[in-house]
Amino acid sequence: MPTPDRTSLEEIIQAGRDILESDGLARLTMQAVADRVGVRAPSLYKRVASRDDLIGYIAEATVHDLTERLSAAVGGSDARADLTELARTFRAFAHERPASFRLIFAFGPEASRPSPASIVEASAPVLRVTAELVGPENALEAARLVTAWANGFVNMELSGAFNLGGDVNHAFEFGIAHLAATLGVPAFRRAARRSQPRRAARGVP
Amino acid sequence: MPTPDRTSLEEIIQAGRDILESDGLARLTMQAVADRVGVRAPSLYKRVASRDDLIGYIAEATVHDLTERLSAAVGGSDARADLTELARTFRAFAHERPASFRLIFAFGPEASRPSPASIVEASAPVLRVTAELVGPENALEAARLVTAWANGFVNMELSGAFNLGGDVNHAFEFGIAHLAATLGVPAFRRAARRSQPRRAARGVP
DNA sequence: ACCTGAACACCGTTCAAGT
DNA sequence: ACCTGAACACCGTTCAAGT
Repeated sequence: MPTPDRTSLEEIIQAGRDILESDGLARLTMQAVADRVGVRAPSLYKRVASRDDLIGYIAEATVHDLTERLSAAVGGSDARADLTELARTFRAFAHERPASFRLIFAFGPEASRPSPASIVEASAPVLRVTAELVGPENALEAARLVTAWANGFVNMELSGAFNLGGDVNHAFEFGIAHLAATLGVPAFRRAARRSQPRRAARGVP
Repeated sequence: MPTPDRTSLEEIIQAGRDILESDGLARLTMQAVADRVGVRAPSLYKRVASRDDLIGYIAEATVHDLTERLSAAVGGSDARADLTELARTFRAFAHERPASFRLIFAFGPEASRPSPASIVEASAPVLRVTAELVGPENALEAARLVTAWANGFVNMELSGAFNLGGDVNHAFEFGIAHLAATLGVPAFRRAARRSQPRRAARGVP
């Protein structure tokens, strides 16, 4: 005699996302999720294989949201402006949902990670823009340069690693301006062609 | 009547570092550490305040080692070569001790994080080099650009986020070459001065 | 002054028994 | 077919009792 469903996978994932953002990953316990959806903890195992599996679902959903935001951010006629907008959108997303964002590039066990396929999807917009900037033969390398920088910047920002003062927003704009400017110019040739004298160091601020 | 010490803080930290690298953070339990140093788990609390505190010591020791490596990597006469060497040294360190490396920029609880002072120390070498390249007024922003990129690159690499194929080593060299080339040239002016026609996109590889 | 066994609260997870 | 109480193994941590 079947009993009617008292919850669903979607509801469990949403409860997990809410708890994650409000209380942090450590407080995302099966008990807390069960309380929120109104069942006992063991019942969750009818819909997720494990806590790591649930975290994997949350990571996957987060990557999906990020992909939507990034896709909506591009499409202008200026590839450099698009790249800048992609970076700002990426950062804004991380600021809005820091705990979820961390999950995307977190290490944890295999089951807790987003699928490679979803990561591929998320990188499509930046690949399109870098292909425009540097041509398809270097699009992947350029996308990795920009993505690594954006990811590292936001990660350091969120973990409080930028503690030398200075304006972090300004540092972000400095970064994206330089990246947008340098892409499309072969690095080695330009470095060789440079004629400006190097400025002398006057100490570290 | 005092009993002779059966272990020490140094031994506990070293045991923690060994377990972390060989078995991962999840297996770094107080029990595992206690077994390795030859005491019972409760005895560890005479020397560390908590597991997070122990992780904090490990993170601190790792930052210290990284600082030594980075400091030894610079000092040539060419600032661009120094910057490249710093990035490669940073990446090599992360590859050698990935689990410890992650700890440096990990999020976790306050007690488990390395001290701000140690992070400041670790960034001294890159600040020295960027000051040479862009002058002291932009040294901090330039250091943040390079550090964010290097950190993000290695993080994505270690977490398996680079799954679109391509040569990851080549992408790293592409990145550092572009960063070394662009620093020292005001981004906005150069972008405005550019005369090269933009290449057309021919699809995403 | 350090070390230990015992205990506590809290996890993730399993499973037989209910409906 | 889903849900539950009870139980298990395993955590971090505390503390009174030993030496």
